[in-house]
Amino acid sequence: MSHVVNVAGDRLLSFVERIFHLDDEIRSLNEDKKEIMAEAKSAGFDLKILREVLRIMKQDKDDKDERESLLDAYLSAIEAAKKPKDVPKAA
Amino acid sequence: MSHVVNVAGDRLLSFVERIFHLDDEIRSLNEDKKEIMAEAKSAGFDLKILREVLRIMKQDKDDKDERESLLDAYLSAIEAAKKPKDVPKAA
Amino acid sequence: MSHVVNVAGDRLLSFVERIFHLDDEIRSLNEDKKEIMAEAKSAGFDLKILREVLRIMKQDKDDKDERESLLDAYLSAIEAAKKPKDVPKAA
Amino acid sequence: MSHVVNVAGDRLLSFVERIFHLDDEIRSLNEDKKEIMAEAKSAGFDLKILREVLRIMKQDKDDKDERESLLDAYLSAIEAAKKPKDVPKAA
DNA sequence: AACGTTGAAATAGTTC
DNA sequence: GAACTATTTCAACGTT
Repeated sequence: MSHVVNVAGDRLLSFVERIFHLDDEIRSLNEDKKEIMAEAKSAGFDLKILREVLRIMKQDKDDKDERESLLDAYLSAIEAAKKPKDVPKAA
Repeated sequence: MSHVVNVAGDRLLSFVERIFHLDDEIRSLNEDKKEIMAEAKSAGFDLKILREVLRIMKQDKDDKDERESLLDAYLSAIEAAKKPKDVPKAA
Repeated sequence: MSHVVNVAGDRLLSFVERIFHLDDEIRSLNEDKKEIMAEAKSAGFDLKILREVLRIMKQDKDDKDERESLLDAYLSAIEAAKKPKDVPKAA
Repeated sequence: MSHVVNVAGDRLLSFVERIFHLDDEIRSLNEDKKEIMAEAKSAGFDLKILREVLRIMKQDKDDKDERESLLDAYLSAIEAAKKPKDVPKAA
């Protein structure tokens, strides 16, 4: 077995182990999240609404202005398209 | 209200309505499925087993489809190999 | 092979075939949805926002009042909890 | 503003903040993963293969865990069967 | 740098 | 209401 392969194997093992370790931590944190959600549920909160609250607050954090204005634009355009009554017949 | 927004709104509304319509149809079909399952249950069949049967038959069907597409690929490759007309005679 | 088994097999086959047929239709409709989304994308719409629009419009359809008021209540409660400055020291 | 709402708001805010904090940690860990993958890539490893290796090793690990939990269940059942002490002698 | 593709994660729905 | 399944969503990656 050549040194080259061995060294490569060592590095590979190192990468794999570091990834596995990180995955373990992530999995653990996700379990914590689940526990918190369960706690909120047993405290009487509606999980579906809570998830929506989290989504809204996250979006606000991320890029409130751009996102909200785009969303508003889409919704407004739809509303406008729904009510084409006011368009004059000719200019 | 600008024409540009309005036109975009029209297309957007059209997309949204088409999606909604499809969703309605899908929902209706899913209700039909539920009815059939209920009917099967009241006919004495075990739903868990029935679902398993459906799953296996679907799996078989998917496998068959995959095999066939692979077969097609092979056959096409063979056909292509049979007609190397466009190869220039010399460099 | 007894008649009983045979008759049961016939009914079972009938159930399975009806389910499969419905699944085919559902699959086809879902493909139509994907096509529409692709069309919307190539028309320049942001799919992520479009999905959000669809979600909002669907929720509005479903149970606008109850849902929105609950969501508002949650968001208001959070805001209130964030700003406990105005609470007088004693009653 | 009622106390009831306020108290609920406090709990809700607490849930939300804890979730956000966990999400931050998860995001950070995922960035670490990306860095490691990039490092592996620049060390000459094929990321596609590396991902496959990770997937297989995870699969093996999960299978092993499952086998062990099943084994534990069997052993526990055997232990339980060995100690039927609490059975009352007579009715 | 936009695109589709893939794989993983979240969410919704259904059953018991 | 708890668990399981199926669907939907999201992020990463290579590709053009």
